[in-house]
Amino acid sequence: MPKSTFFNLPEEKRQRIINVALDEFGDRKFNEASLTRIVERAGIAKGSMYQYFEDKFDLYLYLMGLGAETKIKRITEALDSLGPEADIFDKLRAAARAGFKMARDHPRLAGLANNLLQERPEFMARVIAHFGPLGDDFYGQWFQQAKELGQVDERINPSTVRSMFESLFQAQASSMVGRLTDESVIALVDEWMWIMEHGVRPQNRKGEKEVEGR
Amino acid sequence: MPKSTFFNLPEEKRQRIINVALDEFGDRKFNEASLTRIVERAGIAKGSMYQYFEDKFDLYLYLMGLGAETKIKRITEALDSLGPEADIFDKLRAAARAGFKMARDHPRLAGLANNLLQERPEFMARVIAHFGPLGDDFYGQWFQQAKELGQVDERINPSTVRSMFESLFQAQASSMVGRLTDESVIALVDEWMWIMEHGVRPQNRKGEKEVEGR
DNA sequence: GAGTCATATGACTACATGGTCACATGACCA
DNA sequence: TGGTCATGTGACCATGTAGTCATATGACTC
Repeated sequence: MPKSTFFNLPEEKRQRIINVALDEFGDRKFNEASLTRIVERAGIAKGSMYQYFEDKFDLYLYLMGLGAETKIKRITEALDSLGPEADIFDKLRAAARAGFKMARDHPRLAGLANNLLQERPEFMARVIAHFGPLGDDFYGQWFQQAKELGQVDERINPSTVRSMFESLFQAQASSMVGRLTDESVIALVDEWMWIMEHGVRPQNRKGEKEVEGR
Repeated sequence: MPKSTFFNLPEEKRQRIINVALDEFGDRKFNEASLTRIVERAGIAKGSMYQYFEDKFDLYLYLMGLGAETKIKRITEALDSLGPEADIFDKLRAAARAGFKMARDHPRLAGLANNLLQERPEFMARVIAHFGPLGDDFYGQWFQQAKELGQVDERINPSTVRSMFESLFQAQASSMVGRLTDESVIALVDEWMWIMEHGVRPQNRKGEKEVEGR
């Protein structure tokens, strides 16, 4: 947690520090980001940084908290506006699109989260631990529920399909970092979603093999 | 390219250096791997390393070459043993399984490749450039071909589905690093493949929505 | 034995990092 | 005016890195 000194700072200065730090952590991994560079670019002394934050990791967690807050808000809003008749595919599409828009509007926050996914598992675990049970098994529950509603093939394991979506969302995040504002990304997401929903093999066609007694 | 000195080395010493270097690069990213640590563990002087390789990157590329060689051999073998009636899903399954077995048998080489995928895009590009057109659009061609044979739904864009498989293969690679020798991974891959083939939504069921005039 | 040549060495350089600390500043109050 | 206290400062420390180079070794030849 930042020290109280940080919150006593004049708004302008605080924002400047946050911005510069986001620039740094937004496109470098934790170990490659440099505190020295941050204080130089923010125009403050090295020592001052340590009046505001415990250490580098503390600053990092603070920024990450800002990002998580924004992203959760965006996704929650997107889901709330869906209406009760939405099935799991509508939900996933909405979540993915919200993620995309968030990345478009706050590229550095998105970059921050994206870089976290590239860190070593131990580091990731350490970061996630600081945010408590916030990262619950959201999607796993969705799929479980959807399966009971008959929206998901009964032979599919909810945790398997959840891990697939996680991989895809992660990849989607990576692909966004470069080509933001490009609407082709959202089209790509929709295509991915279509494939996840219907599969690659043509349905009800001659070419189809018989598979495990279906 | 390693200097000729390296290849003049006694077999035992050369292997020792390769092994220690693989240990280092196999579970650390390029910038986090330490040459100092390597020479210490290999029991040679720092200067000697520079008799064998141009620099750190040269050593890295050499190891990466060994990995690529092995992996390509494994996958090629797996595909050759398939028989001509195999469709694209058989091919993908075979490639994924070959990748898994390769990771099981050479965990450090697999880790090396996996770490490359975690590097920054510019770095990746630089590495790939050194291997020439070796990383051709393999899968993209498969899907194009499969589409012409009616094995892939006609509305699907080959490059889209290719990028999905790439993401999944990448995720599969990450998940393997920890839990090797665990046969559950291969089962997971098969499940993923099934979902890609048939989709998550139940086919021919009441619950199904009508989608774009199918 | 002298000379040559590939190879081996590790102290060294130059640089970067995160973090510290003795001290300076300046606003506020008695 | 003198004292107190939050805040600001940057030289400095310990540690790490990749890479260099003058020197040493030891096998081989003449």
